[in-house]
Amino acid sequence: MDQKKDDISALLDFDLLKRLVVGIGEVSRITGIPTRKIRYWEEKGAIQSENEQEGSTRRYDYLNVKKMLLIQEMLDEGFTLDSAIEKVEKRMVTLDEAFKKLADTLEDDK
DNA sequence: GTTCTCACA
DNA sequence: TGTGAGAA
Repeated sequence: MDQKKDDISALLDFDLLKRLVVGIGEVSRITGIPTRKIRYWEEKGAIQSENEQEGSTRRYDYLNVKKMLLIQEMLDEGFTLDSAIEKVEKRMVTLDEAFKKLADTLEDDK
């Protein structure tokens, strides 16, 4: 009976995932991308760190980590950094819109 | 450990 | 496009 409601809750839990953040060191260790390059990409607008008020250490959520891996692959395939950023950005928008529609669908027949 | 900037390839 | 090095 509350199954659909649970499904919606599962979708909304993405907000929790978005808050799963790690420092630049961890990202570097996990992805194999040098910290220097991560900052460089951020400077070029590929990713946006969530600087919490205290301290100045960058923090990246899993979406940004995903972006980095995606961009890294595209660069290996011969894309320029700018085109890679552009394509990744579109993918994020497309995915976001799709999930919103999916959530709306579940809301409608609740 | 993290940050930044300047310079260099 | 990406790195090295120094300094904070």
